[in-house]
Amino acid sequence: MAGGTKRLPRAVREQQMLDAAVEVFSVNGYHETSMDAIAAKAEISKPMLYLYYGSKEDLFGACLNRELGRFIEAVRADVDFTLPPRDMLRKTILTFLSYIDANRASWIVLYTQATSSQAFAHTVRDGRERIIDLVARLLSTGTRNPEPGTDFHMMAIALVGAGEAVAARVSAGDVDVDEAAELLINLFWRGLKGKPENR
Amino acid sequence: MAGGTKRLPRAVREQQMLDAAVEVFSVNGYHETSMDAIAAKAEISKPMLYLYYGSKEDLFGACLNRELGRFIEAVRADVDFTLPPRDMLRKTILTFLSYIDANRASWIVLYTQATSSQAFAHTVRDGRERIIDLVARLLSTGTRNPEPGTDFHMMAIALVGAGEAVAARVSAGDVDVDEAAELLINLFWRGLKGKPENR
Amino acid sequence: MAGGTKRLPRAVREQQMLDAAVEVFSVNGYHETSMDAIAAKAEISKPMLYLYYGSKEDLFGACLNRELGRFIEAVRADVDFTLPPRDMLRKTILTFLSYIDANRASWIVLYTQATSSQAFAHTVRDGRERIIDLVARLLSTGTRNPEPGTDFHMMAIALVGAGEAVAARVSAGDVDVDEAAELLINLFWRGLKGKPENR
Amino acid sequence: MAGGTKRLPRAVREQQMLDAAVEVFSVNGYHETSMDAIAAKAEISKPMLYLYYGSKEDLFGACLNRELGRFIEAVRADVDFTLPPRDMLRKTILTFLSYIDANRASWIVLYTQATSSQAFAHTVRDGRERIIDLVARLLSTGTRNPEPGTDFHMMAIALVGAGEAVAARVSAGDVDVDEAAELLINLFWRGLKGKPENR
DNA sequence: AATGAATGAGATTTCATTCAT
DNA sequence: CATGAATGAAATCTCATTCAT
Repeated sequence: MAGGTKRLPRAVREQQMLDAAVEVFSVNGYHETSMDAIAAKAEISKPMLYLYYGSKEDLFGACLNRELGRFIEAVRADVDFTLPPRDMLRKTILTFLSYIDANRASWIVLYTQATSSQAFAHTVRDGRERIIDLVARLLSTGTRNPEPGTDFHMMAIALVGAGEAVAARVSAGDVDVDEAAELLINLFWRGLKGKPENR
Repeated sequence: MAGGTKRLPRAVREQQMLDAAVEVFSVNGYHETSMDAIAAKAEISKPMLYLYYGSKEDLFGACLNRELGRFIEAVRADVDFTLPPRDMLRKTILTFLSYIDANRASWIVLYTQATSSQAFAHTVRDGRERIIDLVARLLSTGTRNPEPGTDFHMMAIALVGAGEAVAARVSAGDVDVDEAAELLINLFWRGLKGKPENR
Repeated sequence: MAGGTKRLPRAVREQQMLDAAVEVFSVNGYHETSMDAIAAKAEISKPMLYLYYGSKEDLFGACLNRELGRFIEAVRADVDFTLPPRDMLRKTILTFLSYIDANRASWIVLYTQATSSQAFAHTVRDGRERIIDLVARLLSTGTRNPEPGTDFHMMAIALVGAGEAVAARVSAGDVDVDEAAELLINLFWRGLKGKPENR
Repeated sequence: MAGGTKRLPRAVREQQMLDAAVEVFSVNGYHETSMDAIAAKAEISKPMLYLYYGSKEDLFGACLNRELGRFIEAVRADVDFTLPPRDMLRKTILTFLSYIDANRASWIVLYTQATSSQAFAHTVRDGRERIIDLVARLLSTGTRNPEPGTDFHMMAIALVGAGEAVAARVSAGDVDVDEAAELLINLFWRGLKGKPENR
């Protein structure tokens, strides 16, 4: 009735559906979102969702993949390996948090919601693990005078946890991006400097 | 016939039910757990669950509260405010992680699962906020030469995030408690030392 | 509203449901029968069907089993192995057709409908195969002067096919039981007498 | 793009579709076959099916009719009314079973599937009835010394049932055509000889 | 105090069928 | 002539929740 009942090429509809799905999933969570609600939001009929994505789980997976892809692309495009370490760290963290800030509804909430279903918990865990490994490698190569027994992997777990927590606040609009970035940068930078000399 | 049809005093029944509920919720998550499953695990009938707890949501809330209470009690009982700062920090973190380690199934998993339902997201957020405030106060009083604009609250967000991440690994049995504690202690301790000398 | 909303013991409800299911399945066929229709016929709610029988397929299977069991019981109870062969044959066929006649809606129609779903085709085939084997054995022991190459199994296939066809007419109320029985008896009896001498 | 988008004359398309439909229907049954599956098998689009046949039911009807027509044509073409009775019987039965054997996927299987839907039960019943009438007439004219009360119609029901049962085995590839034919011929021939001398 | 019996309401999913191009 | 795009309607199944004993 209210416009929008046109025939659209497949690729367009696909994005339209994912847009709606990401929005609704991110507001209500995986389990508390019905396919009806997504279809309504996308202004299409439910069978379309199934025709294009097969199942609710697959649809959620497609959301996850698209958002993850965009996120990675955004961060990767901005990382400049020619910068000196501290500047590179600063730039990466700023890009990371800015992306979150500019795409509040999508990424972090999906990231959070994905834990809701047993079916996706492992996807999130795997993704997080890859990031942790990356950070661990960066710490291990970047630390100038590491203590002999330093566990870079565990340090990476902690730092990534800190990053996620700050990012969650950014996505909630609770904190200022620049200030948050500054703090994370410091925390990571300290992580790069072995055991503290104190006591 | 098959055991379990005894008349038990209210308090005992309540714990029996909560034990079962915590176990099942923590394994399957909030949405993927049915009241039937809980009743079966507790070896009682479903109406009992409703009689005692009113609804699934309330039951989950009761789980959350009990586990949270136990956790807080355990940590608080062990905190010794007479110790010098670094020792107090060490003792608290060790107690915290040891509790998690000894109660893997319950707390962290419930804590994680609670995010699954809109109905509990706020409970978890509130709890976390209180911890963050506490940590922020500790930072603010413990830091010797704070930079003028230091945002202790944000630092607390990051540190608590790191703590949660490490705790999650402990609860998964992935990491050694003592090593994890050592790392967290260092990270927090560094957080206590204002802004690092740049570059 | 119209009475009948009582609490019934499990065993009673089970039969009530099966009665309704057999009736509706036999009229509409497996695929064209909805669980709603069965629930309505049984004057209970749909979840009861699932609670008691798990799935539509299982419910149909339960119908099949009950009807098959009753049928076999009825026939077996009436077979008298002390009678001379021809009398035993007569009595068995009469019992068989009388049972069909007295239980028109149930057995034959289920027997027919069961072929409708891939899931049950094999059940029916297996049942039929057992009957064919039985008849083949009877032929093989009962035939006085068998031709050397006589294929009793194939003869059994044909005779059982004839029996089914006649039974279908009985269940449709198209033919008289006694006359049908007389004819089948003759046909089977001839089957017992090796190759015809003619030509 | 992927083949099959040619413009074909109506008659060719029709056969192409029916070929596909017969194949899929006979494998999966009426209800468990989707129009999508048929369109895919025929390598055409679904609207074509509807353009040519109007509905799933009509399409199945068309399958049934084509296969029935071919079957009747094949048998009729081979019946030779100038032969003596026994030879004619032999030839007809051989033709019948050979046709089934050579067209396993099609006729008998559809014939069986047709029972699945209320919409076709009557078609099958009518077809069977015509065959039964034919056989009954043959029996009535071919029997040399009929008993006074002989019910040729019922005898025909039984014999056709036997024929169908044997044919089903032939179409399943379970039995040898010649042997099956020999047995059916004997059975029918006996049917042509009035009541057997009792005892 | 305790439970077996029962259900309202809603979720996911499928499919025959039809527009619009 | 031919089809990709789209949907109305319904089917199976689940689950939190309550009633009657």
